[in-house]
Amino acid sequence: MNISDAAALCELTPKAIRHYEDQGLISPARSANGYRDYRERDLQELKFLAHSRAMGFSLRECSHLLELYRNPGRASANVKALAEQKLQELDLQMQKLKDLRSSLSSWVQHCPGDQSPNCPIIQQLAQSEENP
Amino acid sequence: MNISDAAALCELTPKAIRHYEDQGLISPARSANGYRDYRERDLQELKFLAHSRAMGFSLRECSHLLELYRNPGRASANVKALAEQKLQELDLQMQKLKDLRSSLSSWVQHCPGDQSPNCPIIQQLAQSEENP
DNA sequence: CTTGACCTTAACGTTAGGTTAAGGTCAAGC
DNA sequence: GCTTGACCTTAACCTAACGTTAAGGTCAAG
Repeated sequence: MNISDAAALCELTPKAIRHYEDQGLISPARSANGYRDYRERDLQELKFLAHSRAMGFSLRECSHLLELYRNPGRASANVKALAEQKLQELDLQMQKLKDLRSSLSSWVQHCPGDQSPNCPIIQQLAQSEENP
Repeated sequence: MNISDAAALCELTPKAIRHYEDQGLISPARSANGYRDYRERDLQELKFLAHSRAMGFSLRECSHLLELYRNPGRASANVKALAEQKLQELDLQMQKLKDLRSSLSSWVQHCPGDQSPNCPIIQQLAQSEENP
């Protein structure tokens, strides 16, 4: 199977697939004409990668996950460790977003949003944070 | 004031400040020796930028905000519009993170985390999403 | 006069691909 | 046989927001 069809099947782009190959994650066979030739196993791995990326794992982490996926002798503990770490990262990111949202939201609520220059948002951003 | 002191005062790095200058956001005076010389007004603007960046605005958005900050004839409506758009982006990001977290968390809970290869996380990532 | 700490610009590295660009391959239609 | 369009190939530059060397000038202290 050529790269475009593989991409469509796995909900990736050809460029993304080539990138994964550049990074050493997958290396499909080549047809006589030099075209990449994706087999069933390649497609499974590409889908695995697509799902892993969609879950927020970095390419490096995906590489690690793929290694575990390929290894029938893997220990689920290793997989779980990666997932738990990602979970913590997600929690951290969410907390930061929450805090930002909270501040920004309150500033927006106090902004008149009219033609006057007086704006609490600008004032807050300009503030020199002189709190002990 | 030289760049390192300005950076320390504004809680930025010298490189970040130079980057903002490269992008046309600020352009401090130069001393006779060619060193950048930050005055009071520059410092205020750098602090404004630092706070804007910390609130999640992109450099392009910060540039826009800085323009409004500098303009005494600004309309708060313009500031509010930018802030509300950012607010929506934050909400979108949070929703995505929530969804990811939710899935991943449930997978983690069902993973034995032992030496056996059997792992629901791997299985989920490998799954071909055959739901109608 | 040296030394260390600072400054300058230039240029490459990072993440995960997207976007041209230049050129080879292949199946279809004439 | 030949053109045409759709596909494939690699190479190389673009994105964001800086961090990190690298090579060299400046300055105050000893």
